[in-house]
Amino acid sequence: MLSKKTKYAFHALTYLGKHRDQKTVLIQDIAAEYGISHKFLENILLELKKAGVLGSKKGKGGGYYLIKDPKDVALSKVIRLLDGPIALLPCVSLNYYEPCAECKSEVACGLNKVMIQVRDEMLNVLENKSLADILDKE
Amino acid sequence: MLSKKTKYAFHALTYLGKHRDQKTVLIQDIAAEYGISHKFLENILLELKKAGVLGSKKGKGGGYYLIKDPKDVALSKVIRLLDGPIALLPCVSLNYYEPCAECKSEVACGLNKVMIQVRDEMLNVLENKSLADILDKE
DNA sequence: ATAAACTCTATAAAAAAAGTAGGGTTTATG
DNA sequence: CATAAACCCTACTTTTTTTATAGAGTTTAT
Repeated sequence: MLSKKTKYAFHALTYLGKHRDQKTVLIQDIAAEYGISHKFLENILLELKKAGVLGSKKGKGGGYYLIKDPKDVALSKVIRLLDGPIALLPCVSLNYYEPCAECKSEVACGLNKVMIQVRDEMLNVLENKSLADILDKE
Repeated sequence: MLSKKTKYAFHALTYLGKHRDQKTVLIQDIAAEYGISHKFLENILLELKKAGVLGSKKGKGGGYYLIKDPKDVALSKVIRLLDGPIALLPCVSLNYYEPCAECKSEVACGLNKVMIQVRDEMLNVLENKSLADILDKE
Protein backbone atom coordinates (compact mmCIF):
# COMPACT_ATOMS: atom_id res chain seq x y z
CA MET A 1 0.00 0.00 0.00
CA LEU A 2 1.04 3.56 -0.61
CA SER A 3 1.95 5.55 2.49
CA LYS A 4 -0.23 8.45 3.55
CA LYS A 5 2.61 10.71 2.52
CA THR A 6 2.33 9.56 -1.06
CA LYS A 7 -1.44 9.64 -1.04
CA TYR A 8 -1.43 13.17 0.35
CA ALA A 9 1.12 14.16 -2.27
CA PHE A 10 -1.24 13.02 -4.99
CA HIS A 11 -4.12 14.89 -3.41
CA ALA A 12 -2.04 18.04 -3.12
CA LEU A 13 -0.89 17.78 -6.72
CA THR A 14 -4.46 17.28 -7.82
CA TYR A 15 -5.54 20.35 -5.90
CA LEU A 16 -2.72 22.39 -7.37
CA GLY A 17 -3.60 21.11 -10.81
CA LYS A 18 -7.17 22.22 -10.40
CA HIS A 19 -6.08 25.68 -9.30
CA ARG A 20 -3.52 26.42 -11.95
CA ASP A 21 -5.40 29.61 -12.80
CA GLN A 22 -4.26 31.21 -9.55
CA LYS A 23 -0.62 32.12 -9.05
CA THR A 24 -0.10 30.29 -5.77
CA VAL A 25 -2.00 28.06 -3.37
CA LEU A 26 -1.54 28.06 0.39
CA ILE A 27 -0.50 24.92 2.26
CA GLN A 28 -3.33 25.51 4.63
CA ASP A 29 -5.90 25.56 1.84
CA ILE A 30 -4.81 22.14 0.66
CA ALA A 31 -4.60 20.84 4.22
CA ALA A 32 -8.10 22.08 4.97
CA GLU A 33 -9.53 20.61 1.77
CA TYR A 34 -8.37 17.10 2.65
CA GLY A 35 -8.23 17.32 6.43
CA ILE A 36 -4.48 16.82 6.49
CA SER A 37 -2.17 18.20 9.18
CA HIS A 38 -0.68 21.49 7.98
CA LYS A 39 2.80 20.63 9.19
CA PHE A 40 2.80 17.14 7.77
CA LEU A 41 1.73 18.42 4.40
CA GLU A 42 4.40 21.10 4.58
CA ASN A 43 7.13 18.46 4.56
CA ILE A 44 5.54 16.71 1.63
CA LEU A 45 5.26 19.85 -0.49
CA LEU A 46 8.84 20.69 0.32
CA GLU A 47 9.97 17.33 -1.02
CA LEU A 48 7.95 17.84 -4.16
CA LYS A 49 9.58 21.21 -4.56
CA LYS A 50 13.08 19.84 -4.11
CA ALA A 51 12.28 17.26 -6.74
CA GLY A 52 11.37 19.97 -9.20
CA VAL A 53 7.68 19.18 -9.38
CA LEU A 54 6.49 22.26 -7.50
CA GLY A 55 7.60 25.84 -7.27
CA SER A 56 6.99 28.17 -4.37
CA LYS A 57 6.91 31.79 -3.52
CA LYS A 58 7.96 32.89 -0.07
CA GLY A 59 6.59 35.65 2.07
CA LYS A 60 3.19 37.23 2.33
CA GLY A 61 1.03 36.34 -0.62
CA GLY A 62 3.24 33.35 -1.35
CA GLY A 63 2.41 29.69 -1.71
CA TYR A 64 2.98 26.71 -3.96
CA TYR A 65 2.29 26.13 -7.61
CA LEU A 66 2.76 23.43 -10.20
CA ILE A 67 5.97 24.03 -12.08
CA LYS A 68 5.34 21.33 -14.67
CA ASP A 69 2.62 20.47 -17.07
CA PRO A 70 0.44 17.84 -15.37
CA LYS A 71 1.06 15.41 -18.23
CA ASP A 72 4.78 15.55 -17.43
CA VAL A 73 4.33 14.45 -13.83
CA ALA A 74 4.39 10.65 -14.03
CA LEU A 75 2.71 8.84 -11.19
CA SER A 76 5.79 6.67 -10.79
CA LYS A 77 7.86 9.74 -10.05
CA VAL A 78 5.67 10.80 -7.15
CA ILE A 79 5.57 7.33 -5.64
CA ARG A 80 9.32 6.85 -5.87
CA LEU A 81 9.93 10.23 -4.35
CA LEU A 82 7.80 9.78 -1.27
CA ASP A 83 7.58 6.03 -0.85
CA GLY A 84 10.68 4.65 -2.51
CA PRO A 85 10.58 1.49 -4.59
CA ILE A 86 7.56 0.50 -6.63
CA ALA A 87 8.71 -3.11 -7.07
CA LEU A 88 7.54 -5.74 -4.60
CA LEU A 89 11.05 -7.01 -3.90
CA PRO A 90 14.32 -5.11 -3.53
CA CYS A 91 16.00 -7.46 -6.00
CA VAL A 92 13.71 -6.33 -8.83
CA SER A 93 13.70 -2.62 -8.12
CA LEU A 94 15.01 -0.46 -10.94
CA ASN A 95 15.66 2.58 -8.79
CA TYR A 96 16.31 1.11 -5.35
CA TYR A 97 17.93 -2.21 -6.14
CA GLU A 98 19.31 -4.34 -3.33
CA PRO A 99 20.03 -8.05 -3.37
CA CYS A 100 17.92 -10.24 -1.09
CA ALA A 101 20.03 -11.34 1.85
CA GLU A 102 18.76 -14.90 1.79
CA CYS A 103 19.06 -15.39 -1.94
CA LYS A 104 21.98 -17.44 -3.19
CA SER A 105 21.50 -16.81 -6.88
CA GLU A 106 19.24 -14.20 -8.33
CA VAL A 107 19.56 -15.78 -11.75
CA ALA A 108 18.15 -19.05 -10.44
CA CYS A 109 15.40 -17.44 -8.36
CA GLY A 110 11.91 -18.13 -9.64
CA LEU A 111 10.39 -15.55 -7.34
CA ASN A 112 12.67 -12.92 -8.82
CA LYS A 113 11.45 -13.73 -12.33
CA VAL A 114 7.79 -13.46 -11.56
CA MET A 115 8.22 -10.28 -9.55
CA ILE A 116 9.93 -8.69 -12.53
CA GLN A 117 6.73 -9.31 -14.45
CA VAL A 118 4.65 -7.72 -11.72
CA ARG A 119 6.93 -4.72 -11.63
CA ASP A 120 6.72 -4.27 -15.38
CA GLU A 121 2.94 -4.43 -15.35
CA MET A 122 2.82 -1.83 -12.58
CA LEU A 123 5.23 0.43 -14.39
CA ASN A 124 3.27 0.07 -17.57
CA VAL A 125 0.55 2.06 -15.85
CA LEU A 126 2.53 4.20 -13.44
CA GLU A 127 5.12 5.42 -15.93
CA ASN A 128 2.59 6.19 -18.62
CA LYS A 129 -0.12 7.76 -16.55
CA SER A 130 0.39 11.22 -15.18
CA LEU A 131 -1.21 13.85 -13.02
CA ALA A 132 -3.12 14.88 -16.13
CA ASP A 133 -4.88 11.52 -16.15
CA ILE A 134 -5.97 12.02 -12.57
CA LEU A 135 -7.22 15.52 -13.31
CA ASP A 136 -9.13 14.27 -16.34
CA LYS A 137 -11.22 12.01 -14.16
CA GLU A 138 -12.15 14.52 -11.48
CA MET B 1 7.28 -3.94 -1.01
CA LEU B 2 6.41 -7.37 0.27
CA SER B 3 7.14 -8.01 3.94
CA LYS B 4 9.80 -10.50 4.91
CA LYS B 5 7.03 -12.73 6.14
CA THR B 6 5.61 -12.99 2.65
CA LYS B 7 8.98 -13.39 1.02
CA TYR B 8 9.90 -16.15 3.43
CA ALA B 9 6.55 -17.80 2.77
CA PHE B 10 7.37 -17.93 -0.92
CA HIS B 11 10.81 -19.34 -0.22
CA ALA B 12 9.36 -21.98 2.07
CA LEU B 13 6.72 -22.95 -0.48
CA THR B 14 9.37 -23.18 -3.15
CA TYR B 15 11.47 -25.43 -0.95
CA LEU B 16 8.47 -27.62 -0.17
CA GLY B 17 7.63 -27.76 -3.85
CA LYS B 18 11.10 -28.93 -4.68
CA HIS B 19 10.91 -31.67 -2.06
CA ARG B 20 7.54 -33.11 -2.85
CA ASP B 21 9.13 -36.53 -3.23
CA GLN B 22 9.69 -36.75 0.51
CA LYS B 23 6.74 -37.09 2.87
CA THR B 24 7.55 -34.17 5.13
CA VAL B 25 10.10 -31.40 5.46
CA LEU B 26 11.33 -29.99 8.76
CA ILE B 27 10.94 -26.31 9.63
CA GLN B 28 14.59 -26.26 10.55
CA ASP B 29 15.66 -27.51 7.15
CA ILE B 30 13.86 -24.66 5.42
CA ALA B 31 15.12 -22.16 7.98
CA ALA B 32 18.69 -23.34 7.50
CA GLU B 33 18.42 -23.25 3.70
CA TYR B 34 17.47 -19.58 3.67
CA GLY B 35 19.03 -18.40 6.93
CA ILE B 36 15.65 -17.59 8.45
CA SER B 37 14.90 -17.70 12.18
CA HIS B 38 13.32 -21.04 13.02
CA LYS B 39 10.67 -19.50 15.24
CA PHE B 40 9.72 -16.79 12.82
CA LEU B 41 9.30 -19.30 10.04
CA GLU B 42 7.24 -21.50 12.34
CA ASN B 43 4.58 -18.80 12.58
CA ILE B 44 4.55 -18.38 8.84
CA LEU B 45 4.14 -22.08 8.11
CA LEU B 46 1.37 -22.28 10.65
CA GLU B 47 -0.52 -19.54 8.84
CA LEU B 48 -0.06 -21.32 5.55
CA LYS B 49 -1.37 -24.46 7.15
CA LYS B 50 -4.44 -22.74 8.57
CA ALA B 51 -5.11 -21.35 5.11
CA GLY B 52 -5.13 -24.84 3.68
CA VAL B 53 -1.98 -24.49 1.63
CA LEU B 54 0.18 -26.75 3.74
CA GLY B 55 -0.40 -29.92 5.69
CA SER B 56 1.63 -31.10 8.64
CA LYS B 57 2.39 -34.18 10.61
CA LYS B 58 3.07 -33.87 14.30
CA GLY B 59 5.48 -35.82 16.43
CA LYS B 60 8.76 -37.48 15.70
CA GLY B 61 9.29 -37.88 12.00
CA GLY B 62 6.76 -35.15 11.32
CA GLY B 63 7.03 -31.95 9.36
CA TYR B 64 5.27 -29.92 6.68
CA TYR B 65 4.23 -30.77 3.17
CA LEU B 66 2.40 -29.15 0.28
CA ILE B 67 -1.24 -30.10 0.38
CA LYS B 68 -2.07 -28.60 -3.00
CA ASP B 69 -0.76 -28.88 -6.49
CA PRO B 70 1.71 -26.00 -7.00
CA LYS B 71 -0.33 -24.74 -9.94
CA ASP B 72 -3.28 -24.26 -7.58
CA VAL B 73 -1.38 -21.98 -5.22
CA ALA B 74 -1.88 -18.51 -6.72
CA LEU B 75 0.73 -15.94 -5.77
CA SER B 76 -2.05 -13.52 -4.87
CA LYS B 77 -3.30 -15.92 -2.24
CA VAL B 78 0.03 -16.06 -0.44
CA ILE B 79 0.46 -12.30 -0.49
CA ARG B 80 -3.04 -11.61 0.79
CA LEU B 81 -2.63 -14.15 3.52
CA LEU B 82 0.58 -12.77 4.98
CA ASP B 83 0.68 -9.16 3.83
CA GLY B 84 -2.94 -8.21 3.36
CA PRO B 85 -4.03 -6.04 0.45
CA ILE B 86 -2.35 -6.13 -2.91
CA ALA B 87 -3.87 -2.84 -4.06
CA LEU B 88 -1.97 0.40 -3.51
CA LEU B 89 -4.89 2.14 -1.85
CA PRO B 90 -7.49 0.80 0.59
CA CYS B 91 -10.28 2.23 -1.56
CA VAL B 92 -9.40 -0.04 -4.48
CA SER B 93 -8.75 -3.23 -2.56
CA LEU B 94 -10.98 -6.14 -3.52
CA ASN B 95 -10.33 -8.14 -0.36
CA TYR B 96 -9.53 -5.47 2.21
CA TYR B 97 -11.62 -2.52 1.07
CA GLU B 98 -11.79 0.60 3.22
CA PRO B 99 -12.78 4.09 2.17
CA CYS B 100 -10.08 6.75 2.31
CA ALA B 101 -10.77 9.02 5.27
CA GLU B 102 -9.96 12.19 3.36
CA CYS B 103 -11.91 11.32 0.24
CA LYS B 104 -15.24 13.04 -0.24
CA SER B 105 -16.39 11.08 -3.25
CA GLU B 106 -14.79 7.92 -4.50
CA VAL B 107 -16.73 8.20 -7.73
CA ALA B 108 -15.16 11.57 -8.46
CA CYS B 109 -11.65 10.59 -7.38
CA GLY B 110 -9.15 10.46 -10.22
CA LEU B 111 -6.56 8.76 -8.06
CA ASN B 112 -9.02 5.98 -7.31
CA LYS B 113 -9.55 5.38 -11.03
CA VAL B 114 -5.92 5.07 -11.91
CA MET B 115 -5.15 2.87 -8.92
CA ILE B 116 -7.86 0.47 -10.03
CA GLN B 117 -5.91 0.08 -13.25
CA VAL B 118 -2.70 -0.60 -11.36
CA ARG B 119 -4.44 -3.15 -9.18
CA ASP B 120 -5.88 -4.95 -12.19
CA GLU B 121 -2.49 -5.12 -13.89
CA MET B 122 -0.94 -6.54 -10.74
CA LEU B 123 -3.70 -9.08 -10.32
CA ASN B 124 -3.38 -10.06 -13.94
CA VAL B 125 -0.01 -11.52 -13.01
CA LEU B 126 -0.53 -12.47 -9.38
CA GLU B 127 -3.83 -14.28 -9.84
CA ASN B 128 -2.70 -16.18 -12.88
CA LYS B 129 0.78 -17.14 -11.82
CA SER B 130 1.24 -19.80 -9.23
CA LEU B 131 3.86 -21.60 -7.23
CA ALA B 132 4.28 -23.84 -10.24
CA ASP B 133 5.55 -20.88 -12.25
CA ILE B 134 8.15 -20.14 -9.61
CA LEU B 135 9.24 -23.76 -9.51
CA ASP B 136 9.50 -23.86 -13.30
CA LYS B 137 12.14 -21.18 -13.24
CA GLU B 138 14.37 -22.61 -10.52
C1' DA C 1 7.97 47.48 11.05
C1' DT C 2 4.93 43.85 10.79
C1' DA C 3 2.51 39.92 9.63
C1' DA C 4 2.16 36.31 6.37
C1' DA C 5 4.10 32.42 4.42
C1' DC C 6 7.52 29.17 3.09
C1' DT C 7 12.25 26.65 4.96
C1' DC C 8 14.67 23.58 7.69
C1' DT C 9 16.00 20.40 11.26
C1' DA C 10 15.04 17.87 15.09
C1' DT C 11 12.22 15.24 17.95
C1' DA C 12 8.21 12.58 19.61
C1' DA C 13 4.45 9.42 19.27
C1' DA C 14 2.17 5.67 17.15
C1' DA C 15 1.89 1.74 14.40
C1' DA C 16 3.67 -2.08 12.03
C1' DA C 17 7.09 -5.51 11.20
C1' DA C 18 10.39 -8.69 12.80
C1' DG C 19 11.93 -11.62 16.02
C1' DT C 20 11.92 -14.30 20.61
C1' DA C 21 10.26 -17.29 24.46
C1' DG C 22 8.34 -21.03 26.41
C1' DG C 23 5.11 -24.27 27.60
C1' DG C 24 1.59 -27.58 25.25
C1' DT C 25 0.41 -31.50 22.40
C1' DT C 26 1.23 -35.31 19.42
C1' DT C 27 3.69 -39.35 17.77
C1' DA C 28 7.49 -42.80 16.51
C1' DT C 29 10.31 -45.80 18.62
C1' DG C 30 13.04 -48.66 21.72
C1' DC D 1 5.58 -46.69 28.77
C1' DA D 2 9.37 -43.36 28.76
C1' DT D 3 11.61 -40.41 25.84
C1' DA D 4 12.85 -37.38 22.37
C1' DA D 5 11.39 -35.20 18.23
C1' DA D 6 8.48 -32.12 16.07
C1' DC D 7 4.62 -29.26 15.32
C1' DC D 8 0.99 -25.97 18.00
C1' DC D 9 -0.24 -21.86 20.23
C1' DT D 10 -0.10 -17.51 22.64
C1' DA D 11 2.14 -13.81 24.35
C1' DC D 12 5.71 -10.67 24.54
C1' DT D 13 9.79 -7.78 23.17
C1' DT D 14 12.55 -5.33 20.06
C1' DT D 15 13.33 -2.80 16.02
C1' DT D 16 12.00 -0.17 12.21
C1' DT D 17 8.99 2.71 9.74
C1' DT D 18 5.43 5.88 9.47
C1' DT D 19 3.02 9.72 11.03
C1' DA D 20 2.88 13.83 13.31
C1' DT D 21 4.59 17.89 15.96
C1' DA D 22 7.57 21.81 17.43
C1' DG D 23 9.88 25.76 16.90
C1' DA D 24 13.21 28.81 15.26
C1' DG D 25 14.73 30.83 10.63
C1' DT D 26 14.10 33.38 6.22
C1' DT D 27 11.72 35.96 2.79
C1' DT D 28 8.45 39.34 1.05
C1' DA D 29 4.19 42.44 0.45
C1' DT D 30 2.29 46.20 2.38
